[in-house]
Amino acid sequence: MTSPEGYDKYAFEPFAVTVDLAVLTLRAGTLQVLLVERGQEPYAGRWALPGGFVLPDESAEEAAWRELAEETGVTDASGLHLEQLRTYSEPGRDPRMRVVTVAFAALLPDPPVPHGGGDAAQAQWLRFDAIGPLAFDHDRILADAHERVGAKLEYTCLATAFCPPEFTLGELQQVYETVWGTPLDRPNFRRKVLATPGFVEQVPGAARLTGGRGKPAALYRAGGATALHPPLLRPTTEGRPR
Amino acid sequence: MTSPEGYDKYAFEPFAVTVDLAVLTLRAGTLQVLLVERGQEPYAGRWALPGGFVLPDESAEEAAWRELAEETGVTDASGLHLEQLRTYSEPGRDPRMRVVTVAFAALLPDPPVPHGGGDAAQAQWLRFDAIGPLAFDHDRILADAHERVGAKLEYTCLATAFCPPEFTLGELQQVYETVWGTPLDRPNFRRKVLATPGFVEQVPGAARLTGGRGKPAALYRAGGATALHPPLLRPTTEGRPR
DNA sequence: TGACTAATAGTCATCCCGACTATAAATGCG
DNA sequence: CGCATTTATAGTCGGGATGACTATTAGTCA
Repeated sequence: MTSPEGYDKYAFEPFAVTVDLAVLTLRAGTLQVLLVERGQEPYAGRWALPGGFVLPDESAEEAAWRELAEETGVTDASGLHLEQLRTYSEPGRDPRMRVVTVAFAALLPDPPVPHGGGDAAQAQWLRFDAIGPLAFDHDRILADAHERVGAKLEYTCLATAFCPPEFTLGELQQVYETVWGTPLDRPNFRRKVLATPGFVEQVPGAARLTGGRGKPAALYRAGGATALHPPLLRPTTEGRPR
Repeated sequence: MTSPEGYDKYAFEPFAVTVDLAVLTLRAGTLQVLLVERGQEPYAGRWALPGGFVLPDESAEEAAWRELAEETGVTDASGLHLEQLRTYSEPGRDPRMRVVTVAFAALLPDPPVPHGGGDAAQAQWLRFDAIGPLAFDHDRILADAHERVGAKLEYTCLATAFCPPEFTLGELQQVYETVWGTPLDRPNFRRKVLATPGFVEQVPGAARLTGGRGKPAALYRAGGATALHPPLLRPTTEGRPR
């Protein structure tokens, strides 16, 4: 055992600790990811998740918020959802040195700040389904983030984190359909959402919105609930793995 | 931004990286946790989760398996469940130095190896509900582990990880009741478990087991399924937080 | 004005689940 | 020996959630 009991300061190998962010949003009906292009080896020219070192006086969570702000330009942490995913620590994941990374998943509503707050490599939004191999083990991190978000849509009210402050039920449904990659029945979705107390609440001013064709939809905002009981399960793919 | 782009080896602060284990089991109908008593400051005399440094050539997962083996004496990783919980990185969590810990939750079937494989501080099983304040932030880690395990019982077949290779449905139900702290209706539990394909399969040899009174129960072993559809939800505590 | 589109309302059968009652098979005490 | 006790297993019943549909309303666009 490498005991943490009475360790002296040099009984261990120091590691570099970083955070990596899987920032997801919905744009034009597609799931998109914030990526930066690497300028140097290794993986020069490849896309990578934004991230950076954890500073000596901050936690991984603080580092993640800081990176998110720097990368997207968002300043109000208000509505945003940022959640720790897991930690990746395989010895060979960065060929240069031993780097342990704490990965986070972040969700933004549609028109997020144009990205690039004035930093090194410009961050860009890329379609989730058209992403080549990423640098390092970022493919796996991104896949884990997608799986996690998809799962949390089932039993939490997380979907509203993808929506602007006021949204229609159609937009909310699009979140589910896009993340899960499955069409949902509209009346049933509506019934389910409205039957869950605290999921959404209607904007009182009889407000409505219509960008295109069709009957104008009522506007809703996120309610106070965070959990979903009973859950809103994905269309059963029969023995879906976990 | 603290860019990982072209970092040189000393552009960052090195951290110590450890693993901490929340090892849970069911003994005598109670949830128990494997703890070690600290012999030195800080928190001398307090109980703490077992753990240790991640070695230079291993991942956090490998370190966790190694520690688990050292602490409990288990050698066959076969049926065991070990799962990464999350990473705790608050700057002040260890007063001596900057330590980032990757926490794991482990589940063992009832009579786990007597603990103490021949190591420093003897590890001991303590009742989950009779645990005073632990060292460091281990109270929080343990609470997170408990919450995670409770949640995963709902939508995975994880419960069998607490059971020996062959078990009765009554024992399986005890797992749920003990972890959740709620009594369940026996016929309904039975119906639900048996209706889920791949959750359990009956041991063919008409085997039976009876330690005490009552009608002997049929024996089952874990099936191949890992997910539970639809889930087996906890008795609704109305707006249970997440 | 008349397609077309999207939102909303409502129906209906099925399945799941909580609450219960009933029966079977063992132990152990008087 | 017989009966109370204990635990496992079987089955019933009603309500609620859900999937699959149909119908109606309220807009836009040509």
